[in-house]
Amino acid sequence: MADSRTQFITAATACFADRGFYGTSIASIVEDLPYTKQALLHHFGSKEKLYAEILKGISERLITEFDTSTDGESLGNEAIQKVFIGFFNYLMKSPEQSRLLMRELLDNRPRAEKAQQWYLKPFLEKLTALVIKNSSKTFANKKNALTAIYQVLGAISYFAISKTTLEHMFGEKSYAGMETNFKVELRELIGDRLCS
Amino acid sequence: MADSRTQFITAATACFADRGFYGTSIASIVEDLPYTKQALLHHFGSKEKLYAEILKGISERLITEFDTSTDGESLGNEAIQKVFIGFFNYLMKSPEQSRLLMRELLDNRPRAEKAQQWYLKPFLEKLTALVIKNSSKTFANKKNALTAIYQVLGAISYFAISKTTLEHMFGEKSYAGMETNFKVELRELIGDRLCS
DNA sequence: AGAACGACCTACCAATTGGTAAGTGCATAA
DNA sequence: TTATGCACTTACCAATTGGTAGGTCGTTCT
Repeated sequence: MADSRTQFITAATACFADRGFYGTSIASIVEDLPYTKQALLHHFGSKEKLYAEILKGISERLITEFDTSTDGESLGNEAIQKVFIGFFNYLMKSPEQSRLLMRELLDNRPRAEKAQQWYLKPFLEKLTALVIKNSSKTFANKKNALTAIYQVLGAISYFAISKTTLEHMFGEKSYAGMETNFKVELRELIGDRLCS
Repeated sequence: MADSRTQFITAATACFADRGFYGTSIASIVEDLPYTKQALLHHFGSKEKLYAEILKGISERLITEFDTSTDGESLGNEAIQKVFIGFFNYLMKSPEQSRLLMRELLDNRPRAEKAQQWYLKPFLEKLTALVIKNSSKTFANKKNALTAIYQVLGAISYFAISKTTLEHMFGEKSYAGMETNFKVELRELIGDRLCS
């Protein structure tokens, strides 16, 4: 069995993904764990800090993912494909983290005024630098690159959080086909928008 | 002053967009209104029903938007551009509804098991039919069209909910440029993915 | 041995949660 | 004139919220 800290993080990630920060109670996180909520508070201090730690973890893993994808030998458009497909695979592998990321983008808004940083900023900046450096497409300026990247990120993230809904709408079998298909089309999308 | 029902809906939309269904309390909806929370319950019965009514309203407006966009004289790729750009404009005009829509996609998951329908299904189906009928691109099957549409919808929706974050990250001025730029690139995106 | 510490517990707190019960006052219909 | 019904109120509820206080227990350091 994983150590208690890890158990808390795993359970909390699922809860936050399902119901958001405000909708998740400490009690519900602990519900199926062999600990009381005071054990959780002992480790993390507060619900807010626990949430922050989870986000930090995801952010770090994304950066690691990025770095692993890029320190291979691939260059140019190929490098761009690799990183974005890597991001897609990461999200599809952990739907909970996908949903959490999207929720944070939504919840971040009220907090944003308090000079809070967006956890994905470093990742986005790395992407921008990579695209500008490697693409066969010439972007007039950073802004152009950024909006194009944002289109691709949006398409990926939106699809990632839609799994349950699409499955429910079209059936599991049909959805499986859509997922394969999406990946093929995603390569085209990246090609069209970032490497053309 | 608008009638009380409308006031409740307006205030509730803002709250649900900001903190999600679970994170919004009836009390907080009513906070700045000259009514008590029991007045709200009198009109809508429960928090859940109020939420459902708001979603229904958005769904209907989207359908109306779609129908207005399509009963003009435009045909072929032009019709497709018109509808998707219309959707983009709709979302940018009402950021609260954009956020609410995205949240619903996330919150829908736990409810999905209870045979609940996705409010956007009719809209998505109309889009699919339109694209298949009008596009100069030939899609091998409905699934191919759907995933391509989903990419565009994703790019649009993600950008729409990112306004505050991007503004905060790059400054208001710089963001304004991004928005203009995004719209230009969106036309290209629609062209690439749905009309090429 | 004894002190210190981390992990975890029970007990408790005031505030807030969604919602019910039971009315009041006003307009319209009979 | 009476009654019916709608919009809205105060008063209340049990359950849940995030968090504090203070303690027990086993391990590890000196």
